[in-house]
Amino acid sequence: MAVTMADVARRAGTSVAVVSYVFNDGPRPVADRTRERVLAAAAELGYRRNRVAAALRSGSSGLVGLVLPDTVNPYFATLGRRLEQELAGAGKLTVIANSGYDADRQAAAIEGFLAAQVDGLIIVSADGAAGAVRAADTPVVYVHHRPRDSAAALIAADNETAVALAVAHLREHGHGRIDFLAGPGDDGPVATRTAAWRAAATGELLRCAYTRDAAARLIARLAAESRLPRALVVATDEQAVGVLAAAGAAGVDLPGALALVSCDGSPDAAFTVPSLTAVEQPFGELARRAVRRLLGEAIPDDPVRAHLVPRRSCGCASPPFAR
Amino acid sequence: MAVTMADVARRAGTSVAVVSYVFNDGPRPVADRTRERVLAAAAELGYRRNRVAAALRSGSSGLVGLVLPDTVNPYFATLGRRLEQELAGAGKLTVIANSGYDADRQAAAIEGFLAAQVDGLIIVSADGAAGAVRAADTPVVYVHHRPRDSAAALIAADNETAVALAVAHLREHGHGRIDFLAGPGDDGPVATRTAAWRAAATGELLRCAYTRDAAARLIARLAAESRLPRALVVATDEQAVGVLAAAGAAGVDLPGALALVSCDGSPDAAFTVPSLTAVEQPFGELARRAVRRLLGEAIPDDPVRAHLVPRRSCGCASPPFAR
DNA sequence: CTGAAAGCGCTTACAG
DNA sequence: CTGAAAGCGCTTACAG
Repeated sequence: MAVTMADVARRAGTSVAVVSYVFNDGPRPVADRTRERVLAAAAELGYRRNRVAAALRSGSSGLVGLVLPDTVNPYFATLGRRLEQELAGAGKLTVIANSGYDADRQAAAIEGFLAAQVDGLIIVSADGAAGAVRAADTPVVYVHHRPRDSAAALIAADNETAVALAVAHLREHGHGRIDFLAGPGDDGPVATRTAAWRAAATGELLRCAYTRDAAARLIARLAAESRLPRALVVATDEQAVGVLAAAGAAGVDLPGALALVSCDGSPDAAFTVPSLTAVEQPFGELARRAVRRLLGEAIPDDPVRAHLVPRRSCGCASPPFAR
Repeated sequence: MAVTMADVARRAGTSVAVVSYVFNDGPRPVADRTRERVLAAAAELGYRRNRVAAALRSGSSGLVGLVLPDTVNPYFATLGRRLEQELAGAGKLTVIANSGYDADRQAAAIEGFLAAQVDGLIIVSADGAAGAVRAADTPVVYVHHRPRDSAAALIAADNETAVALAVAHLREHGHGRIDFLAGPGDDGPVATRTAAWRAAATGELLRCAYTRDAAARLIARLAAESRLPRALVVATDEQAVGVLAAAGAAGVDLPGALALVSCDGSPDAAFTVPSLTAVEQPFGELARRAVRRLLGEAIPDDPVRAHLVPRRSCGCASPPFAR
């Protein structure tokens, strides 16, 4: 049997109420000597608080549910790790689920989280896997994308500026026509990126699914048909990695024949061949704001700025690997 | 206020016991007509089971704690997603934490999981972040690596065979001397891989931390000194990606001047430049066995076989990206 | 097949 | 500053 507060109280010669006051640091004060006796007794018995019992009584489980489309995708993985760390800092445990870009799986995950009495929900939703959460008492924060029918908070980076920076940088490299590789549809944050490209540049709009493989197949086909872009902004790193893979396999000279800038800046970008110039999403600030908002704090109104990290794929020099 | 079993019972004209029997499908039988009334009442009221209360009473939280060194590393991310999916299939929610390769953070995460009354613990531990878990009643499964002082179950791939396959493949490409890039110390599964290389090949043993950056710096230095290996087996994909990045930046011809085989086979390998030949860890089977073992099932004794996936970095032809 | 009731281990108003 | 006791929402032996 596990050690309970009653065991600790007995050994310390006090009541369970006082033991609870000690471990919660309230809501009633405890005399220093009593506190020490309680702490000593707890240590001797190897007491560990049962947070399930505390959750039932207090209404707070200490759990936060995090839904990500795919935890293997470096973009979502980076965001997820930052969120987990912020939540841990706030004393919350992170319950995670992969939605697989699927609305039904996302809904099932959220249902499970709510049954587990999570204190909040952070939903990193890709296009499509939408549908607002039905949860009166549980705070919800969307990151990256929010379904149309939801009134919950949304934390997102400044996608307009991100694309404008990418276009401007390729222009500085002397490119007049700048193409754009978007997602399959016109939904979510990539739609914003696409619109920002339309406003800033003239060129062809390419489309493919948000996977490395889809992008690689597209580029392999264009290379075979000698219809490759000269300068290309790619909506996501995942697609950009596919572009690089196919270009590399086809022997295309980057950045000479094809100059590339991507829009996520996941940790992959520094280690591709050639290294990938990207407008880097402010992952840390996004995570910080999402968690603060979830916990009911006020957060700044201004969108989170992304900044461009120049590497080799655009035509800049790659920073050397420090010895 | 949330809807409770008492509300459902009242509306269905029965007792909370019967409502519980219906939702748990036991332990007592319920007449079909009664069951239907209960289900109808629950649907009308929008009832959602409170698993915290169920956990307190039944002793099972439905939560499993998963500790990973770093959820952004594609190797751990791939393993983590498979584990999460297996656990979801078994009706468990996954609580996740990053240990950051740090023993204290790992211990803190485990302590938090135990306080949350997890039904089990899956610990994917890297070298160093060890220390056995003190948890009498909670089943523990280690994946990849188990601390010396632990008697818990370990699920790992057949690392000897993995390296033997890599060495044999480079030999088929005509390489006599085959070097090996290991981790900084001689601990954990990479120690097994290193020993397997020693047994199978003659060459130089290189070492660096398990990061892309460390591997890239090492290769940049060796390239500058014209001391690059001709054929190299790399212990992990993370390091191999760093090797490719530095080789690419230095203009080294792969596989002509340097032939490479890695030992993880994370999803990255198919999209590097050149594509990365790797002995692929059986992620799915590892996850399946880990979860089955955690839930108390018997699992096969034989180590899980890895197999080699030939791509361009060893000298084979890269499979084309399907159009 | 159904129901009344105890109890899981906490937290917290309330009384002292 | 401390303690006795109610109660969070379930599950489950037990009685019928």
